[in-house]
Amino acid sequence: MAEKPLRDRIIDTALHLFEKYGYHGVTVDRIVAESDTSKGGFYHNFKSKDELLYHIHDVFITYALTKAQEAYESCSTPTERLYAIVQSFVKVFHLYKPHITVFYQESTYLKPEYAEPINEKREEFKQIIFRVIREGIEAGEFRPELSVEIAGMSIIGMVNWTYKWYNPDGPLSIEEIAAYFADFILHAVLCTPQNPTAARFLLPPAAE
Amino acid sequence: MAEKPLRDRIIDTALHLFEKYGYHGVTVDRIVAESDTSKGGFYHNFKSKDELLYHIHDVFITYALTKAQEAYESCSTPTERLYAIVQSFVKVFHLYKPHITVFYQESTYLKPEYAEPINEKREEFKQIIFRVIREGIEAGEFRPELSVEIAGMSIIGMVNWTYKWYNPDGPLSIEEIAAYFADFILHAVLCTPQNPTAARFLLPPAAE
DNA sequence: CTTTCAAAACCGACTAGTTGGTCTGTAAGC
DNA sequence: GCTTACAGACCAACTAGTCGGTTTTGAAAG
Repeated sequence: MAEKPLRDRIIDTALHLFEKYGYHGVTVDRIVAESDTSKGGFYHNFKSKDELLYHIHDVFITYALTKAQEAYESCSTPTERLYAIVQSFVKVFHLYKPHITVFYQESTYLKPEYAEPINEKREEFKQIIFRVIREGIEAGEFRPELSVEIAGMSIIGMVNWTYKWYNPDGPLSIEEIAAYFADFILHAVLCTPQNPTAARFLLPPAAE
Repeated sequence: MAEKPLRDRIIDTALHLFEKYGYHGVTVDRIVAESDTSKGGFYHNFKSKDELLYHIHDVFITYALTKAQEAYESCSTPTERLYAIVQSFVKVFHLYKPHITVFYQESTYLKPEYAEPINEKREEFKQIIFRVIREGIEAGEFRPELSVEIAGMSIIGMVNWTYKWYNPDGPLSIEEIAAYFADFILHAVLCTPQNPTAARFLLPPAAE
């Protein structure tokens, strides 16, 4: 072990410690000790503890944003797009759960100069969701009485909250969760969930 | 001004400082300075900074739990119960937004002896939601293909996430948000949202 | 109504421990 | 020989909590 570059070992160790104990619950000395490196090595690779926190934020939000854009572009109708975005969004948890936990728990502690670029990407991500909902309503696929903002934040909230309870080693696989979420959301927004072209995104009706 | 009991002034000040800057972003000295009290007064009223954090947690979760129980008991059908619980749950934000923010941001920093009673109440709250969904499925009002846990966590997630974006001084009132959430959730879980007895809980269909 | 007096409430200078960050030095690569 | 990567002792700043002392309170005694 301990063959990876020192920088990556630090990030890895810090990530899991932050996830478990919170940013302020972990000292630089501890990160250094558990990643089997040194104070010197740490500050050679990072300007400060804050920069490390920023890096963790950036890796996640950049990935999530890219995936959402890809999902948007890879489909052509609002229903398909919403389905694809929810799918990719949920599945990010499989790879990035520790990042996401740190992201949503510790972002208040980002120094302003670090918070700015992160917030921009965050806003872009949100706008993609809002856009899909808006286009879905305009296209007549989604219920016109929906509020774009509230429906959008509902979706973002229910998916993001997953980081509080999802356990990668638990009985529910990320694919199952994604399928249930998609079903839940589509039933909430579609005009006609019984629509046969949307049916492939829904759960099969349970037999009585 | 400054007529309220010192203890309340400390809690009030701390609450808003914690909400804005996080538990670790606020020192006891600052709480004391901004509440116009003293170190001595602080430690006369609280055993420690941790105890103050616990107190904030407890006030909120106790209230939320009580409200959920009342909502459950005040109705007799699963649909009505779910509606009532969502309504009361969302409306808690009106009074307790700072508490809720602190609750969900800082609970990792609760010392074990404080975390335990909080987690018990939290679990109880969750079980009320799960129970309503389970009973709704059994009664044939909710779609049988739902997963009780995932649907439950979806609801809890979307409502809780509100603390990240709800602004009491913004254009959306808490009543509007509650109505949209209830509509979203009921469409997601009901077998037949068009059911006339459920219709009074939904948004009126928008004219084309 | 006044005095007494002890307990509770409150004050703020001080402390002990902790923590992010620095600095000097060393070894390896080019 | 010179830059880059890393090591680890050291430091300055900060912060939760303490402790001796002062004020307020309220009830009982005079």
